[in-house]
Amino acid sequence: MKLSEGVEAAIHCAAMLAGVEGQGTLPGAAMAEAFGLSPSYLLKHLNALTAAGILESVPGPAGGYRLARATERITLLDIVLAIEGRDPAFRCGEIRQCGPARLDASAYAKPCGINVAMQKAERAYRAALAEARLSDIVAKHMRDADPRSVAANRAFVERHQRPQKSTKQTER
Amino acid sequence: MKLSEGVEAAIHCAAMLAGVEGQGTLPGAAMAEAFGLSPSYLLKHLNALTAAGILESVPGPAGGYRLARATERITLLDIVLAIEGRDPAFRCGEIRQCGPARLDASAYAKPCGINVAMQKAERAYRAALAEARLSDIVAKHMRDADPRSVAANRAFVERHQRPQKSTKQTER
DNA sequence: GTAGTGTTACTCGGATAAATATTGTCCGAGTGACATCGG
DNA sequence: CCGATGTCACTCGGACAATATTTATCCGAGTAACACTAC
Repeated sequence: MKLSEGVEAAIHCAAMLAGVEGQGTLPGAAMAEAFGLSPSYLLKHLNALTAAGILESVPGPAGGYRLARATERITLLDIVLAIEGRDPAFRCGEIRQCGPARLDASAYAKPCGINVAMQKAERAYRAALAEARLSDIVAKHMRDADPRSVAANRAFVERHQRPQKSTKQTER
Repeated sequence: MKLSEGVEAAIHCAAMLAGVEGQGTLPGAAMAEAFGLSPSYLLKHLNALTAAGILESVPGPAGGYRLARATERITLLDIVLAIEGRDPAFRCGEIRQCGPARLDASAYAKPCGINVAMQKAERAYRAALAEARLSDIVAKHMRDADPRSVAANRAFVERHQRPQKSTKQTER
């Protein structure tokens, strides 16, 4: 019962990508620098998010990553499952029928009650994560976090984001 | 996000120990055989349960393990935490302040919103596990599982349990 | 001045090692039961 | 026949390897921007 270290990085990156405007992108190296992480390793996780359809990657100069859909449609569950895998944390190995006195298979037709209870708990866990939308995370950060921190994050994104060629920068 | 394999074994062992009468004990080797596991490795997990105060161990011949308290007072959460450790699955490394532009510590007084959301989900998970009492698991098994399986389990316990010297066997 | 073209620098992507946690195994310390011996 | 005692077998407990997973790193493929040249 231990989540990968990359989950934290992935969520922070997604939150940071929520700050880029329009179709602009943010290089993975910039995000790695922002969080003091190894660039090559962060790319691995960002790649997993891309494979899961949460991010889009743009190669070449002025390339980077962007969110694949609106922040309201991205939940923490999506990110966690993309990094940790979709398999349940508790996998029933059916050890109840691994003993020497194995009964007929029909005796194990009913599901293992322990597995049922564990699955129920995991459903509660996933449901709570599914209710946490990325838009909520970002909004809460804007509202509650220290203004200095918010300003610093915004400045960092402004400094490193690469506007896409078909998009024009609206401000400045 | 992957639970240890031993969690399943630990819960099954606890459920099996719920079937012993009075102060009787069940050797770890017997349980390992019942589930087709390595005896030495299962002992490791049973030891963790003992350290957590869920089981009691009796050394010497006619020794073994027994539940340390009533089945109504043992939850799946107790067992999972004993095996997996009490630390939360998601540990916030505070990477938000690991970047090169570290602000003053006062700017990070408010807790990380991502950490809050993850902790909330984990509380839901643990709450669901805390509601699953061992007595419920056993009762459900007695009621719903195939009668052949129930009988086989009961017979196995009867065959391997060691009555404590101060306790007299009530049936037979 | 403008269009075409070659180079270049920057990006992501996957294949490749090191570190860590988990899983599995072994041998030793301790204890109560059992058999034996003496009364 | 009964009790004390020594031996023994059985138990758990912790220390010691093997394996799997996670973490970290490196190098290569691809692409769009940029500079240069020709018209």
